[in-house]
Amino acid sequence: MAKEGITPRAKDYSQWYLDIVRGADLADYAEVVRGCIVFKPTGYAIWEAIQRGLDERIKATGHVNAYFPLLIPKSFLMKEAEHVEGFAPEVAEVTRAGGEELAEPYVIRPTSETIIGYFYAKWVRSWRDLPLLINQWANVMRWEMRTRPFLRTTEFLWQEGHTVHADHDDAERETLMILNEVYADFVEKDMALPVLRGIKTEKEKFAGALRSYAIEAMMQDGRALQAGTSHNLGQNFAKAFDITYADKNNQVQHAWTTSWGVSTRLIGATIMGHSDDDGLVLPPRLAPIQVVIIPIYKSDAEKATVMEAIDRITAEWRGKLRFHVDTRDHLTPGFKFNEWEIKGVPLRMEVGPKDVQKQSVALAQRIIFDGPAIEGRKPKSFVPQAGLAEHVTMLLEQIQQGLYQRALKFREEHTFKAANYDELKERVEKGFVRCWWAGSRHDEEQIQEETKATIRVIPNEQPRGKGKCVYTGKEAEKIAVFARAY
RNA sequence: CGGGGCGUAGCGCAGCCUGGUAGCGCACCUGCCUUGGGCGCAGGGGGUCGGAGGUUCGAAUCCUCUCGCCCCGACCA
Repeated sequence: MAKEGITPRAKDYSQWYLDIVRGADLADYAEVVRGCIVFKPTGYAIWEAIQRGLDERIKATGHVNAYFPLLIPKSFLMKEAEHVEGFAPEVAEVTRAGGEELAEPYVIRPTSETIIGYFYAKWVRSWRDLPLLINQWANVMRWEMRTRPFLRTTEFLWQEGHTVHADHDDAERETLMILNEVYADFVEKDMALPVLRGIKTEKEKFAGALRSYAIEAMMQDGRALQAGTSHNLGQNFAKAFDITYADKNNQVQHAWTTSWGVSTRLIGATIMGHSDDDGLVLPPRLAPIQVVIIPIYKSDAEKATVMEAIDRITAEWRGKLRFHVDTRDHLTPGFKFNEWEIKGVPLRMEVGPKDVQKQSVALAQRIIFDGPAIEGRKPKSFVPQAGLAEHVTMLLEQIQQGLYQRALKFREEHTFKAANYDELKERVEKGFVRCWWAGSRHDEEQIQEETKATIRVIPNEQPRGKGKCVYTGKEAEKIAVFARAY
């Protein structure tokens, strides 16, 4: 039974998603600016948690943060042929400033390879300057046709890493390291969503890249969502922007660059990946509030003793757990239970007069994994106040793991094999389809036309041997994963 | 950008066909009452009916234009 105001997932997945976003108060439509949203405090807090988890990993792998201008001279965009073609249709331009027409328009960055390339050309002189490993946290703008909160907005927030290397292998190493040790590690551990790691086909790769890699997560309707990409840009941008260095033999060489990014789309992935008909479900590691505490009382005297107990219990929580005490007096406990469930707080603690007396508290999980809720309600457990911080920490970790396992199971149950095109067409409606692939870019376009599905990745992990291509029937060496994508 | 739907109070909607001084539920405010699963009762506040123009004595309602949102496609982090 869905919560009031939330369309059931099974009935209308899109509307369900929008209901979750609205119900949990994550965002507001910025109706005065096309395709933009306001990240409301709870939605932004999720982004901050994502930033923390990623920034930590980005720095742990040797990168530093910097910041480059929002505006890019339009001519910069034109320097890399494929890049222009890929991004020109969706850039916004600034043509007037200071009350005058500009001699050369600026574009609002849709991504920063070009302007960063310009500066890297000035900074890189010698092999001793390499690798250059910089990340930036920024906003970008892309005039997309159709937008939806977090998943695709005109302006969005992201991080974009831009690195320079001496040779192909070092750039390739960086690209794969970011995909595995930064992105996949973060999404699987902190967001609790399993991902497929692999390489993109020619059709799907980044405009201007030599090769693109990606991690792909499955949403609860069986569609794929690209959770992060990492590009080996080869020497394309180095040549366009003249990023050169003197090697050990004093020979001038073009450098090799990479770029990689994840965006506020990850907020959407988290929502879509875990939530249910009762509202938002957040993995504890990303939840702005991990434990909400509801005091229960009938009189001022009771309130005083209950609040005193809460203060005593939470005194040792500071710095360890993110918690919130809901002291609103005009709302009943039942109302608060429902509200915090819609908002996705992983754990609720109730403290009432009986608990004070028994030195206990009542705990209720937002989501349980071992059986159905009792009469639509989450079962509560009564636990002693002694050692509560450890118990709560353990429960949160259990929930984190439980969410990952549940998502993994869902993905496995919605991943199919296809030996021929008919099977592919039928099964890709329901989830991921793994099949042998030896087709061309044109074949892939044809399949997209007919099925709306694309190759999300050629997974890194491949079975031994060869097979028959699902489309052309030719001998194939690789398995591809097809899916409809967000 | 193509197809479809919709803009009326913070939210969800009725009213429009057949023009006549704008309504319902929830939320909000005040008081009393209540508080371990969406309390109750009473009183109250809140609207240039998305915007502009037109028809008319009179427009939420009819006509034209326009802006925006949602859904489905094509494009994408």
